[in-house]
Amino acid sequence: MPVKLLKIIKGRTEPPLPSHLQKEDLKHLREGFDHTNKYFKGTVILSYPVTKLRDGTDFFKVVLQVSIFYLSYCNNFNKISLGEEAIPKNLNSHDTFVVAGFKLAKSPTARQDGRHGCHLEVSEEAGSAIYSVAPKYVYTPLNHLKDGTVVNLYGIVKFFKPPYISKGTDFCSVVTIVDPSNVKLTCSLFSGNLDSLPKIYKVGDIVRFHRIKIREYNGQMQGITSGGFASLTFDGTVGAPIVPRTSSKGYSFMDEEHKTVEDLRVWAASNLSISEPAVKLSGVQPMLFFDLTCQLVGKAKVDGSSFLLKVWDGTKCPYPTWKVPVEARDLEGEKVVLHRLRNLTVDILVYDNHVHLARSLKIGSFLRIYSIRTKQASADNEDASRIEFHLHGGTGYGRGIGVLPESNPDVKDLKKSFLPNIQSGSLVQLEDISSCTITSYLGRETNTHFATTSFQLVVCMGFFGLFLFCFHYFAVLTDHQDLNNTELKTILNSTAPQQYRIRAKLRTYKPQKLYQAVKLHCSKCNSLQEVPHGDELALILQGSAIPAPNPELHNTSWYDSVMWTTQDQKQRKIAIHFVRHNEMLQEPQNSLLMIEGGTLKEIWKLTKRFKCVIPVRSTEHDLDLLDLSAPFLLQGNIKYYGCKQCSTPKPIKSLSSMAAQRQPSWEPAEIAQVLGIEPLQYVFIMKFTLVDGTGALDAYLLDYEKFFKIPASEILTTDFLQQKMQMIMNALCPPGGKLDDLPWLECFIKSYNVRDAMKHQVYYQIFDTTIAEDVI
DNA sequence: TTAGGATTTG
Repeated sequence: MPVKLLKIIKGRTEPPLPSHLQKEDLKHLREGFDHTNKYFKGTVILSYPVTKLRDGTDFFKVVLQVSIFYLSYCNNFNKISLGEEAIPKNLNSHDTFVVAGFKLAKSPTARQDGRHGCHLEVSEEAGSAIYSVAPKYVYTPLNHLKDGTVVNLYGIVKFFKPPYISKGTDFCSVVTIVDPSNVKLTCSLFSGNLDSLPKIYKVGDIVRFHRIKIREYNGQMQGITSGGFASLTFDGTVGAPIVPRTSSKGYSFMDEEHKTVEDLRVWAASNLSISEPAVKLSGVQPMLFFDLTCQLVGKAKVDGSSFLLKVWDGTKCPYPTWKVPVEARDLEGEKVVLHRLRNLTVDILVYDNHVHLARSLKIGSFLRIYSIRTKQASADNEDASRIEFHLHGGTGYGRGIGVLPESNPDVKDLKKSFLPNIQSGSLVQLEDISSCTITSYLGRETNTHFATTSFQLVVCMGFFGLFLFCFHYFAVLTDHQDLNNTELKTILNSTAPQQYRIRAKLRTYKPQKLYQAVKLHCSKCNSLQEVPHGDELALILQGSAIPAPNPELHNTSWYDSVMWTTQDQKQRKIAIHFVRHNEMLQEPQNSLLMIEGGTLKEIWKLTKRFKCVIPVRSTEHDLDLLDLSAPFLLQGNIKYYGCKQCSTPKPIKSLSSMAAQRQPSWEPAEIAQVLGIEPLQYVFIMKFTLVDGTGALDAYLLDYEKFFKIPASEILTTDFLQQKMQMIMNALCPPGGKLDDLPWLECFIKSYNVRDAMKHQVYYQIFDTTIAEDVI
């Protein structure tokens, strides 16, 4: 007789009970009446262990409080399941059951226990049915905890010790949580089963504890596991998928609890400082405690109290690292992988209580090792610059080792950083190329349809200090192949406007600091402006927070709103409006949200999870964009600005038409158009001083992406692109190079006149020219 | 029972 799960939603059961069933009234309960189509609903106040009747049938008795009477049923209880577990394990006081199609019998114990004179007999043969009603849990805020109670809690993890073997018989995990009441609770959680302790991976995770016992200890409340303790753990990142991590099979998790988790995430994001950037091996320093997310490549026993873990995280430690001497036969791991990654792996020596867990780890598994200590090798060591990694004994500060599942987002990130190292079939050979080589090219065959090559540089670039790419650079003319080269002297002596093909060297360029080359350009009015600095932006956003969010504008037909107040002294009000499409909220990575009162940091965090973020402010009747000094849209790393002169901003509700589309693309250009914004484009503005032995001229470059093949919009936030651009400029104009050493390059320039009342001047601009990059 | 957060000293 399987137990069916029911939920009570707005007073009705879901799914509905079969229509032939009618609720029975206690006063109608009579022996001899037909109760086949009747049901009772009651809560468990007592349950007895399973016993065998004389005929061998398993017998199990539960007391339900309806009014008060017995329920007992005879059955082979192994056939009864609640989820995958048998009922007796899952029965908790206050669980609610619906019992239908029972037989009535006289209760033999009514006289002693004072309960109802009848009991119900439930059995498969009688066609009975049992429904378990998902309980409506009540969650106690952490500032309302009382000694000696058993409660249900939600909290944000402020501190935790990953499970370790206690000195008693169980695993232990110590977890400190906090909630919006700003009260902390430290919980000691024990279980003989590692899997039933909460699966916390980082500070900031959100936990839900059911049936945790509260006790007072040293004048403070503490939580401790009690019978029936169960937990769910969630990623604490705003907007991340809400997927409970748990070993419980039959847990309940309703829609309103989704909201609880999201609300806690939002509260934590603005009230707790828990998102310290993760340290990678490339960022370690001597004398540091840090948590490392990594993959286990090898392991070896060292001695009785220490154990070696060889791990990597896809980045290279900037210091030479110590190698723990172990016998080759003691080292477990794939020999080929250990060899390939030998310059990327680090040795971590773990001690004492961590040895047992370390020994059981599987090669290839993903780990987070908490509170590793780096240490400079001791002074009497021959090579004092080497850095050592220790996981000392004890569990202070959460020291320990946790295994991460492959689904963990940090593991996914880790794998991305592995790719360049793993996918190259020629990794080992490339690794041995001694240094960067730059060879000038003289006789390359010219392809008249594609490019005229003036020079070729082969540049080898270290990637993760190990992986090498080879690039060619050449200035390429993309059109006008019919033009012949013109000497600069001739151009300087000619009238404008005209177009030329030239062969010249780049003597110098401005600005030398390449980030200064990035500007915002309005293609409508041709104006240029500086890209606002982060500090400026922070100030603008602070100003926008002055009008508090207007609750009348919340939860409209096309967006859902949440609002909260920060707990700091400023008591700042923040509202987020999640835009729906087709009446549905989309996946975070596809969706657009609007935020009021957020700081730059908060907005930036949201852009990590959501496709588009629009900062807005409340007016009396509508949400509006901020002043156009602020970006009208943030997407990924890019802040999109509008031209103050050419834009006519419209109210935010203009976006509702886009939201109504079947699959809105949320393209910045389309959003700009709908909002009446003339978008500014990121451009590189540079001045090239070109020479060819007959003369010198300054030519301007105005480039969105075509010349460098680098989007100007992305360079300010992408280190790799900055390095790439610097490398291109170093190739075109090597620092410290003599004129004779400079490469020739070919490009197109056009001359144009600029006249005002006082003077007339001819300017030159580079056009239709591209730097070609060829990976070999 | 265990731990009760608050770095090892190799």
